[in-house]
Amino acid sequence: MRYLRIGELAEVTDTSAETLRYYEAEGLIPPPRRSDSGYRLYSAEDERRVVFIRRARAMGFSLKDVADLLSLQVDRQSSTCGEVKELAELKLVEIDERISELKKMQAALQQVTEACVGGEASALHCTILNALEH
Amino acid sequence: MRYLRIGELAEVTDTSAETLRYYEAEGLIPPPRRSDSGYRLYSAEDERRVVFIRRARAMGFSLKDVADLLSLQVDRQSSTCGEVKELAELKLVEIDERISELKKMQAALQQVTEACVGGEASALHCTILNALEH
DNA sequence: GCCAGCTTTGGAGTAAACTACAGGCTTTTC
DNA sequence: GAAAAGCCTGTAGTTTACTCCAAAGCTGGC
Repeated sequence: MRYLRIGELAEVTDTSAETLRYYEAEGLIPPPRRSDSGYRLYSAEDERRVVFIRRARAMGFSLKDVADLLSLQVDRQSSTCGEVKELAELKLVEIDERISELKKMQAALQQVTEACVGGEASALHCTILNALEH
Repeated sequence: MRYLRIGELAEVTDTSAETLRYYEAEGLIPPPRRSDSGYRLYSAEDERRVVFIRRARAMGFSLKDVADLLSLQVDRQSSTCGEVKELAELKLVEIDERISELKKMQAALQQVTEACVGGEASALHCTILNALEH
């Protein structure tokens, strides 16, 4: 099994070493194992976690949201199944809403770009706000 | 035509008066007309703008992104059509990416909630990270 | 006319999420 | 084996997007 040092993980996940240490301090990634000299050594699992965090962040989820999502786990021992499910369903609703908002925005943007090629016939004054109302 | 005072606009757009003044200071909404005594009076157009800003913010777009989107306008006088189109298409790509990321996350979350009802047959240990890789 | 509850400006304070040192080890490269 | 590059901890600074006063002027109801 290959382990990455902090700089390597930073590169593959397009973050910085400082940010990775920050995520660790905030409890978003578990403390990784260390080399004899104290260097952090990250596993592939750690990498997946960081990739997930970056993606979710890029979509505008807060680190708190991300922590919630990452903490969702169902296993046989878990007696908190209902709880987990409830949170997951809550987040699902949120995601649904986001997708539909994004689709509206997509349609509006498409209308704006189409107005661009419409030439003479195009809207006199087309903005994203106008395009948004159908 | 009905004009809203700052507190009224704050209420209908679920923001605060301070935030509205902040948006004005940052150039996200144009300076509204004023009453004789200097109170801000907002039009329906202003309201639409604020609603748009709040929606975009809730989806994780920065105020800078929002400003970019709001500045997209095509009209007959505009000689910058190509420019506008380019920016709009750039944002469209970004939105496409977001939608597909959200769909992946949605699928993963659904898998987590399904593991919940799966009983004995359910995954021994199901997390969103595991669910994400198919 | 008075009082509660707006609104004004200007400026300071805050929370989240990084980001950038400083001073000191470790590892790699030449 | 010495310089360069990478990593360590700890702390301080920055950016974004608000949020909260203070002091003073306006508005609406009784």
